[in-house]
Amino acid sequence: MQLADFFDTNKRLPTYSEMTSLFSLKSKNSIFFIVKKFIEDGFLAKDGFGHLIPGNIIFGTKILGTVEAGFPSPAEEELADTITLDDYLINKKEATFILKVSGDSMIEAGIKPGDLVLIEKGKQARHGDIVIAEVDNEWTIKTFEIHQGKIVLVPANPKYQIIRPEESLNIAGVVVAVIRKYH
Amino acid sequence: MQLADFFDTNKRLPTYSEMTSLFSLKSKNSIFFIVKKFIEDGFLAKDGFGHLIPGNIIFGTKILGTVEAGFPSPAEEELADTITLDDYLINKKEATFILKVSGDSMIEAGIKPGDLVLIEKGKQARHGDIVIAEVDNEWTIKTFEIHQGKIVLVPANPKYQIIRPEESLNIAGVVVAVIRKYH
DNA sequence: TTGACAATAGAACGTCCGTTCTATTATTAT
DNA sequence: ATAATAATAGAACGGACGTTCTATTGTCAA
Repeated sequence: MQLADFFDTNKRLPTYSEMTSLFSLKSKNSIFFIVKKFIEDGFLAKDGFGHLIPGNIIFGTKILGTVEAGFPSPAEEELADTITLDDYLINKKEATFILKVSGDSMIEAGIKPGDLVLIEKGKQARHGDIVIAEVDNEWTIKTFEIHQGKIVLVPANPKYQIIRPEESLNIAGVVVAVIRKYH
Repeated sequence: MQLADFFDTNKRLPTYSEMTSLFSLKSKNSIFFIVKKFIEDGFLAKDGFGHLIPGNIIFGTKILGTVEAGFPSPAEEELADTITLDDYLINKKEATFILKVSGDSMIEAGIKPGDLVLIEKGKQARHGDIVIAEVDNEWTIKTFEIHQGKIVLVPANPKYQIIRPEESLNIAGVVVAVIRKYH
């Protein structure tokens, strides 16, 4: 759609004048009604002070149903919700960063070498969380567990050993999401 | 940062007047210089027609190094690149949608039940791609392979059998990314 | 205390934005 | 063909926006 394309490339919404080109019209008044329509349809919205902002449909990606449990037909697509991946995955933007996994120590947790992990700094690690931890001056990704009151770092791969940190244990952050991109 | 926060909540950049509140200043002129500074620092930018647009730092999430191969220190963080997940993962926004995986047929490919998969419709499937396919009126996620000129759908789980479609094979799309969110 | 310099405030201004009003052109029904 | 209605164009307008200019305040050195 024209507006989504413009927003993707320009990182802002077009002005009414610019929309005349986008929609091949010659009057801003025509745009006025088109914008009205788009607001009704959820493509656009107005914030508290009358400024035009993109609706969710402009930003987001469709979420459909569940595979292997009946699949949404094209007709049902209309009902689909939309989200942005960033909004969905990131809670505290300032404290979040991305790391590429290089080892296979978490392979059985479905984290493969080359995968990206989203880390949230400063988050309190709880039993079962996957964390980035510093042990002996090396950073590793492991499952954070507490056995009899003691912290242990458990790899998800029988090839590797459970780490029982004696003293200095530095948790860089908690893994809040895993992302794998193909190609 | 103030601008990122404003953009996150309002989905647009603040006006100069609004920035006076954001930065606790009383003159738009002061903002003028602050904006100048932000443009130099990459937080903001101006497009071809002088409109203020957010720089990558406002949108994006930091990409740091590789875990288990030396870990970026806080000092190095400055060098980090930033991206938005949407831009990174989605090529053709119009043709992309998200599906939740419910079975464990791709478990050995690191795709677990509950994971989200990003599907690109209409993309040509190639040998080795993971695809969403319709077989016998059911949709499944499988690896797309070609053996001796014939298409076969291979699960990544020994519990399941290889599917050799006789006639109607409908490929809904190719999996371009996998996303797993914790909690 | 005074002077120099930077930072902030305040006022002024031209431009463009979104809106409204009126005029023109298409479209459809009768 | 004519009238009625909808869609688009065009002109006009108030307001807000980003910018610039000038005034004031704060900070530091001598």
